[in-house]
Amino acid sequence: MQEFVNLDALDLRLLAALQEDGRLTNQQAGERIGLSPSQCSRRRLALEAAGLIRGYHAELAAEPLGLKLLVFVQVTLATHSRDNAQRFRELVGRLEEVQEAYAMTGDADYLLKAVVPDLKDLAALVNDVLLPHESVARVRSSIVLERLKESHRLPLKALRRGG
Amino acid sequence: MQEFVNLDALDLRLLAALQEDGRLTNQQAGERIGLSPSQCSRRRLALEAAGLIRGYHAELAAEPLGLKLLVFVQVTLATHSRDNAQRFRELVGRLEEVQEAYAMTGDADYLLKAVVPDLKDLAALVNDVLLPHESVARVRSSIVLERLKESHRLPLKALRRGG
DNA sequence: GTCTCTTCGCATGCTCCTTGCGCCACCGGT
DNA sequence: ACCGGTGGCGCAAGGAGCATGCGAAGAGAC
Repeated sequence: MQEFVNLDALDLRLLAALQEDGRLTNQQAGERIGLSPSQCSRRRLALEAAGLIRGYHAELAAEPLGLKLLVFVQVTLATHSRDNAQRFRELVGRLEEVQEAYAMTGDADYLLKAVVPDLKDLAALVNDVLLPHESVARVRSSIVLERLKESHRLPLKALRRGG
Repeated sequence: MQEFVNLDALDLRLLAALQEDGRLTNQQAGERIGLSPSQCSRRRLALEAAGLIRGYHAELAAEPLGLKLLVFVQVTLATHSRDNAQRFRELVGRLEEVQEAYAMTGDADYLLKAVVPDLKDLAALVNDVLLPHESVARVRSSIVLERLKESHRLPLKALRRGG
């Protein structure tokens, strides 16, 4: 794993191609960015070794799987002691419904993004898990009505060279 | 593409394995869930054809790429006319920094999740792009201080059979 | 000009994917 | 109890893809 990465245009295009389609063949990726399959393989291995590619994942369809609700939950801690923060951290780590959890600026301390089958499960999550937890003081949940855009792609075009 | 999907335990385990590692070999996946590579391949193709797997993506590392800021932006529209909503939809669709955009319950109309290199770019996004846009009335952004959890895996264990 | 370092494409041995095939376990009807 | 149908399974083989050794070509230092 090299310490300082310097990416050229080909690397960026390869990263873009792979975050678009993670199962691209070196051959296909090579055609797309203008490189031979072998060189494509080498560059991809280098990008993985450099830690720029953190993994490959299948993106599943939530709706047909019966996970119909996407919810953002703002959480305020009871106290801001180190212990409390640690307990809360462990809690969200354990909860499978919580896809993402961030410490934020603004009103609430934390923002959670959770996926649940329906309102009943949301109620259970909030009332039976989050609120009773010793570390939590207040909870405010907002339900997603419509998904306008949902991509996990990083804006690579915004990068100045040598990022 | 079959209309009604009925998943058994093997399908669910395969989905779980693939959202964990999207580049799993049919052989590797088979070992993990207890199935032969050929059957694994068949089930995977079926899941893809059924639309339960929406794609495979490389997960890139934002930080070393110079994308140091993750931001949530709450947006309130000027008017709630259909035209305005459509204009806003086109705007967020165009913006590469905006990874996700949702219409929400709660105070604000929309919640955006955006990735930018630094505060300068955030200011540019808010002040030069969002706020001047005709459809937008108010904008409130919250910066992510720390990422406690960041996985895009759906909670498959929460599913009742036959989802 | 020459030397060196890097990056490239080609060739190749090895792994992996997919699909045809036959087998078996289960099920409903008689 | 029997039996034909159905669906899911593993095996095998042909074709595709991956990674790496190798030589060639270009950039930069002096």
